[in-house]
Amino acid sequence: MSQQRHGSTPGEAGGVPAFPDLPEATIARLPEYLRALHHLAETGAETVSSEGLAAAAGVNSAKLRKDLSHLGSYGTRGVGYDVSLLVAQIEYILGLDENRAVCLVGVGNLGHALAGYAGFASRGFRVVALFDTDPRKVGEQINGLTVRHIDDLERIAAEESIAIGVIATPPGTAQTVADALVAAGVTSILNFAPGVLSVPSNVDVRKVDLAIELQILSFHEHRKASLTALPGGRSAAASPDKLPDNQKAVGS
Amino acid sequence: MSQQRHGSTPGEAGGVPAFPDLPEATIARLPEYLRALHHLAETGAETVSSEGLAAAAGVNSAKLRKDLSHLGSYGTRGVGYDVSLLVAQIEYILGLDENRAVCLVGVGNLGHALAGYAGFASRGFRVVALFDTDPRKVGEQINGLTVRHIDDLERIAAEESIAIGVIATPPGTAQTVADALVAAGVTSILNFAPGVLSVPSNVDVRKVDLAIELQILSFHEHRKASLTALPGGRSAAASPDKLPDNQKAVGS
DNA sequence: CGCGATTTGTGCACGCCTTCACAAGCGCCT
DNA sequence: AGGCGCTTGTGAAGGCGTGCACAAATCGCG
Repeated sequence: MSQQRHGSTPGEAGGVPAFPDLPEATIARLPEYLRALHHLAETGAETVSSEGLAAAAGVNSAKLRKDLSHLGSYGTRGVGYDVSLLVAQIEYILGLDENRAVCLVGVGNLGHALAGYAGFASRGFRVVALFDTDPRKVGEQINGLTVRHIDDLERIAAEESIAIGVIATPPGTAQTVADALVAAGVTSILNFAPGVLSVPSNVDVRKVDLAIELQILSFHEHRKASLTALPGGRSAAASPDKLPDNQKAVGS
Repeated sequence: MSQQRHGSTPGEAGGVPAFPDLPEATIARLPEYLRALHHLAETGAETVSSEGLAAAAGVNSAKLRKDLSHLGSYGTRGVGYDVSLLVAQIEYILGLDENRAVCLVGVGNLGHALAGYAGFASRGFRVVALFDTDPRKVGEQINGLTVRHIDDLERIAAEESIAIGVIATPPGTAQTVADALVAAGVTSILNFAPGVLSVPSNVDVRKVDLAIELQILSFHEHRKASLTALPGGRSAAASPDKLPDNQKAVGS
């Protein structure tokens, strides 16, 4: 190891490193940097400049430098960043060196696909348990795992030290499942079911709603269409007929 | 006052709305409001207060009011918002009244699930075409649709007026597919493949990376673990009440 | 008809994030 | 050894988004 001293080096001896409190925006980008770095490492690059890494990650180079500066000084002026060192540092910060155990609840259409998603295993996670309530699905084998009944969640979560749960159930049962996960000691939830979950404040929830993503794109389609329809003038087609008649026209 | 100024185009003469340019953050929340409103409509509510709708959507009520004020004045002071009117207005803004056609490229593990995802159809989108390059998958029937070869993309996209494409291929082929989509006239892309896509500036891309979501959760697990290990850190004080915490949604 | 209760719409201040611009530091070449 | 070019790390400024607090507006009721 090098004799370099950094505040939160993985190998820091003598107690817990002071955990840097990074801006949320930075945290959300670290995984993207990590993926780009892995790609660079495969191509044999040993160092990379902020400009190069920023391009690979699709961000501004100044932003990247500021993000990385929050982790500490891991670059060399005039040279760039050491790829493997930076990989190790980011993986440490993200806690990926622990190969975290994940459980998945809801083995329906989407859950089935997630259970077999290779991207999880290759990026630091082990899907160790599948749950469902449907008796016809319990017992099914998926990707080497047996689907269990959700009543076994608490026991298995404790056995396997599961801290992260993924919800892929229909919307109606998502809250019930979330409560069960929390009761089983899960403190991070990734929710694919539409709707808002209520959880204790010490539990983190991230939501992925596929339809919402499409709706946001749809908005931009609508916007683009209304712009190209008549540049500079009033749009020909776009007229919100849904409005009540007394509000339709502006009475000026 | 029957003649009320229509808020969506303040100061604009002629009565036709130039497209209101909403803050991105607002746009990202509109779909959540819409979902909550649909839920309210099913329960028979005709009006809803900003407080009530905000709770259902998991946001601050002041934020909700400000968001809606960007669309215009669709509430009544002392009463609240008319549910069906607000639904119509948000659907119009998001362009959902056009029941947009969507195509999906990559019928692998994840793509297969997306093709059958009921949430798309029920929220304003029609999946009208599936594509893949694998000859063994071409011709397969999924959910009433036949998987076509990607060479047919350009023709079918034109026939069906497809403006939105979903990429669910392995990372290596995502850029090629994106290029093909752009060439076929698609101007909005939802990308499930890890990595950065480069597209012309008139094309919108949204990315959903499932592993990144887990990695962000992993960071918070790591942080929480290091806090509880520290003596001085605020212990995870049992806060039994479930607050409608701000649930971080994926997105930019 | 007027008053009080209720709820919207918004001005304002604050904090986070982004971006620019540049000084400081490092290696290489002469 | 010294200078030169390259790259990082960061101070400062500007923009965006959030949340508070309150005036304006509307309804119901006596």
